[in-house]
Formats: sequence, C-alpha cells, structure tokens
Amino acid sequence: MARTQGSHSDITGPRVREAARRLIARHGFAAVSMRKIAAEVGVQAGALYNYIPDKQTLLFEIMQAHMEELLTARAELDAPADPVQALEQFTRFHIRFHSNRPDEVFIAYMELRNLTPENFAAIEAMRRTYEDQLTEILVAGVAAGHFRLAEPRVTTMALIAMLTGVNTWFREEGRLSLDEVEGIYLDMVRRTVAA
Amino acid sequence: MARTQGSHSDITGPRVREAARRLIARHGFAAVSMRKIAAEVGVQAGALYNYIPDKQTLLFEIMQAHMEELLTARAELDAPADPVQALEQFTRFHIRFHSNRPDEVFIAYMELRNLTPENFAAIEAMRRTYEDQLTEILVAGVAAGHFRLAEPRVTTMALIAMLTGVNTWFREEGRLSLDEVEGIYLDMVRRTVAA
DNA sequence: GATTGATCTGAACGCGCGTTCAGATAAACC
DNA sequence: GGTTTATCTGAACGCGCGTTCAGATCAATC
Repeated sequence: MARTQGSHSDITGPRVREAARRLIARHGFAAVSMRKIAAEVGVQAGALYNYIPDKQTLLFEIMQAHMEELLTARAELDAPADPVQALEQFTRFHIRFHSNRPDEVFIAYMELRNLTPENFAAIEAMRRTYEDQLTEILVAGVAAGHFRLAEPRVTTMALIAMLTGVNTWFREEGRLSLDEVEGIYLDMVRRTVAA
Repeated sequence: MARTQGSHSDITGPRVREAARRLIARHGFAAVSMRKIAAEVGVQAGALYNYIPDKQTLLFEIMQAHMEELLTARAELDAPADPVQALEQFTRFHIRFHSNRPDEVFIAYMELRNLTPENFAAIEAMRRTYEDQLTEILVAGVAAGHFRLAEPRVTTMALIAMLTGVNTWFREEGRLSLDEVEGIYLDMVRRTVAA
C-alpha cells in the first residue's frame, strides 16, 4: 500500500469542504459550480470526486458537520442546575458559537430547501434537539418560579431567532464588542422570560 | 393601435410575477429557470420578455414591490403619539403583514445576495427606512421614561429578528391562532423594553 | 373584411452545468 | 530502482441555461 502518509487527500479533502463552505455562503448552493469549488482549491473538477460522491452530499456534509459541532460543543459544557444560570449559559454559548461560524450558520438556514427530503429530515432533527435544550431550561425555570411565559415552544423560537439575528448585523470592526453584545442580549433574554 | 383592451398583457404580466414569486420562494432564485416560470404561466420562455427585461430585474421588482407595499401599508396607519401604543401597533403590524406574505418575506431575506450592487442598495435602503421607524419609537419611549434599553439600534435588530421569526414556524393549521401568537409576541416585546 | 400591432411561438445562439473515466503523474514502499 | 497505487488531469457526455428574433397568430379598429 503506497502513499499512506503525506497523501494529498489529507490536505485536499478538507480544503474542498472549506472552499465549498465559503463559496456557498457567499453565492448560494445553486449558484456555486463544482468547477468553481475546484478552481478555489487549485484542482480540476473531476478531482473533487475523490472526496465527495456528489454535490448534494457535499452540501449535506457541510450542514451535518456544523450541527454536530453545535451539539458537541454544547454537550461539553456542564449544565448548571439553576435554570437562571442555565439560561445565561445557553444565551452566551449561542451568540458566541454562531457568531464564530457565520458561513456555516448562513448555509444551515438558507440551503435547507436544497437538501433531499432524507437529508433535510436529518438536519431538522438535530436542530430540534438543540432547540429542545432551550425549551427544557425554560420549562424548568417556570416550574421553579424563576420564569414566567405563555408558551415554552414559542418563547424558544422567539429567543433563538433573536439570538441568531446577531449574525445579520454584528461586525468585528463595529462599535460594539462581542462581549458587549452578549451582555445586551442576555439582558433582553432575561427580561423576556422574567417572572 | 390594435388590441388596447382585453389584451393578454393585463393578465400575463401579473401572472409571470406571481409564478416567479412562488417558484423562487420554494426553490431559490438560482434554481428557478425562465422556462420553469414560463411553463407555470402556460407560455413559452421567450414570451416572458414582453414583461421583464431580464431575470435579474424580475427578482429586483419582486423585492421592490414587497418593500414598497410594506412601507406604504405602514404609512397608511396613523402613528400613536404614545410610544407604548406605537410599539404595540408596530408589533402587531409587523407580525400580521409578514405572516400574510411568507413568499415575499422569504425572498426579500434570502435572495439579497443575488441582486446587483445597485439593486441591493435600493432594497437595503428601504429596509433601513422600515427599521428606523422602530428605532424612533424606542428612542421616544426611552425619552418619555416608558422604555429602558441599552442600545436602540441593537434592540431594533433583536426585536425585528424575533418578530420575523414567526414566519419560520407559524402554520395556519397549527394549535395557536395568529391572534394568540400576536398577543404572546407583544408581551415579549413589551418586557424586552420595559422600564 | 382589410389592416394594424400587441402577443406569442419555436428555433437558435453560445455557454456552463454535474458527472464519468481512461490515462498521466508521482510519492511511498519493497 | 522498480512496483504499486493514491491522486489528479483533461476531455467528453447530454442537458438546461438566459436571451434573441423572425415569423405566426389573432383581437381590436377602421
């Protein structure tokens, strides 16, 4: 078995995904051709098929990797028993994780309609798992008398939409630091559910 | 000048835009071909060019019409002097207007990157005009001592993201009516800015 | 009923698409 | 240094793309 170390595939494979991520986030899945991705990597289009079975799978794998990283990173935190602290942790985690990965977040929200039904279902299930974690915090907080809200699921969707919205306007070079933004949003989140 | 009345153009023109709106919302601008739009209307692709100069302009006009309707519908309301009432009016208006036009809202948020720079700037300016109306309400409310918030612009973006998020999950056939959803969100909005 | 002109068809244009594959290339191993 | 084989090239495939346009169609006008 020749060339098991120093193989280009260790380098080219990840580079294909990186290039695809950047280009799809910028121009949209349908507007990015395999040839453009290949050109970005510095390779001919045919070579891409050493690393992906087809374009659809490439998109799916980008989304899947993103959602798995999200769930893994979240699972690595130890959850505070106190719902108030858990909500703060969730809020800070969400803003920080998502603002660090604008391309992946954009793709995961915008390109869902370009997934096959099976792939769509897989991504949706992971997203739902994540959302449920916030819902659980809210329900626990209500039970403990710390939060007051009409519909945990509605509040979940409202808060996540609000928090993810940071990505649409926040810029590193802007007037506010991410720390400051985090504080402002945390305050809004707390008020939204305050008892 | 023959055929000034009963002309097909009175019918076909709007139908082209309707078909384009539905298809683009469903599949994305890049994935919808002129031939598919024409087929939906029941016409050959060439006939579309009696009504639009090109595909880019079609997209722009769909977005432009949507934003103009938004600003017009909003301008037709008489703004309450009281910031608290103005915020309630804005909140209810936003949810109602946007949930009535899911296709247009989707397109206006998702297809911005497919606009030429000039067209993008035009749409962005209209969006900014709309956002500024909420910011003004917030600033007035703070001045009057009714609201308390750290950054009017940040709160504006947060609230609009939260409210527009309704479109991602609300379904007519669902458990909650739009009236109920409106009430729930209004409560969250009020808490977010409460003094 | 002839004329007019708005509307539409159908074919064509050059181009880029996703994907395949035979053959070239070159690094790792014996 | 010869062999192996992972990796890549370059050409090809059928297809659909946005757009153009000459000519057909046909309702409104005179």
